[in-house]
Amino acid sequence: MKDQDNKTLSNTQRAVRDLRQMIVSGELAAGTDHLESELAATLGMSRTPVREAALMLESKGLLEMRPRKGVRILPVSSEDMREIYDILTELESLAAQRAAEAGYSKEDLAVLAASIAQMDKAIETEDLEAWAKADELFHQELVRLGGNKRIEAIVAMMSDQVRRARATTLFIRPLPVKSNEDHRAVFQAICEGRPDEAHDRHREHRLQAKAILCGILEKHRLNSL
Amino acid sequence: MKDQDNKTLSNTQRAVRDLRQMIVSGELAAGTDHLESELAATLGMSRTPVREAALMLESKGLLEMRPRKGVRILPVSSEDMREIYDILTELESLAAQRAAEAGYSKEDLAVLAASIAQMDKAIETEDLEAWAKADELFHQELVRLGGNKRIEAIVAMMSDQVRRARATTLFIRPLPVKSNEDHRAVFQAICEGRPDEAHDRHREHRLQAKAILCGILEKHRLNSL
DNA sequence: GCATTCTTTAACGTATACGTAAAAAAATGC
DNA sequence: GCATTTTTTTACGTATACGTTAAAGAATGC
Repeated sequence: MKDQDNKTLSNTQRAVRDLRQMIVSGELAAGTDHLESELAATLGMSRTPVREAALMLESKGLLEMRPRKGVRILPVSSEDMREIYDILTELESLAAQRAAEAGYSKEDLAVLAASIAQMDKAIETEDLEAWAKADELFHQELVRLGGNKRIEAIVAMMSDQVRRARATTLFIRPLPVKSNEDHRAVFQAICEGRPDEAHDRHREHRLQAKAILCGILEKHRLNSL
Repeated sequence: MKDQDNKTLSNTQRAVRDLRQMIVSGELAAGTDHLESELAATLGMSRTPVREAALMLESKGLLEMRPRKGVRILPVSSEDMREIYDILTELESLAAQRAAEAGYSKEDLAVLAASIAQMDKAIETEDLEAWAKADELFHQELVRLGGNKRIEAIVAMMSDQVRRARATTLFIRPLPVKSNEDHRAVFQAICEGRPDEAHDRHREHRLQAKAILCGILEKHRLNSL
């Protein structure tokens, strides 16, 4: 079913998609090395498209190509986490502001509203996977509504880099009930066209997330996720 | 002389360096298409390293690979300019703030001071090339002092994307005498450890640059540089 | 003369081959 | 037994070959 569009995807594109998935899911563990020929065998193709894919994923900060050492899956330290959350804070807050300036209709904001509803439900049922998914959707959609394609791309890239670490901390941290209050406030501000409010609320939201996540990483000495 | 370090660079790396240079300098004009085989012939190597380099430059937003159409050098519209300056505004302002928080010594800030001196001189002699170079140095060094490697990389990427457009507007706009006052104010704030001041002054600086540049582009109908 | 189908061309995607150089293993000397 | 040199291995960087297929051009039918 999902193999259908494989027909139109080149091997290089499949390799990018599959390797990215294997990295963010942890199937290729952080810090591990993998020969190009191994990956090629795993993916059932020759080295050429694997190399091309690896170069692209290197540009996206997911791995590093080291001659004769193989492809290294980049681990994420708490310092990396700080860098990334600082960037997410600034760019997402701007997106929130711009979304509020855009004068979107209720229908335009349907996905954002849905992500909030999904998170409510996830918290009620204490389903952490669902919570993470709803959280991801909210942030992604918020950035999309911001209308800056490059911010979208950068935020997606940064999100990929921290996805593994976030997944880990998810089961350590307390149930994040506060998050959805923040989302709701940002949503309201966007609905009512209050850019500064949207900006500042989202900014606070991200600053808190940074503090919590980096706190957990440092407390548990998780310095290479 | 500059060929010495070629010895240690792979063809792929040379291709990245040379193609990037040819793009930002305008030698490969915006909007033009180039076959992989042509580029390979130009650079004196086979298609393989050229393809690898093109994929990396595609990730950096400098070109687009379109099957059978060749590699397309991406033009920059005034809308692109807005997107990019919005990102630069946020990330550089944060860098300025962090630099002010870091408590750097006079020596640490020598390069930043030098860039201001260079710009003074450039304005005095009305040397626009030198002005642009000093401007670039100030912003690059500021971001470096901010201490966030990812912001450094993103800002470098965005700067590359607008370099051609900036070079063009440089000869249309009035001599930017105000810029260095801003730089000096940011520098002072960093010296004296006033993060908010550094942040806000730099933010204003970038917002004005955005308005001026986008204004020129739209006024002159320059929508594809 | 125009639309349509067929043929031809050529650019790309990718497999493969191979030289090079780094790392590992083996051999040598002390 | 350890350090040093030599040999072997092997992973990579890159040239090359080739099938596929999209686009351009030619031929056909109306």
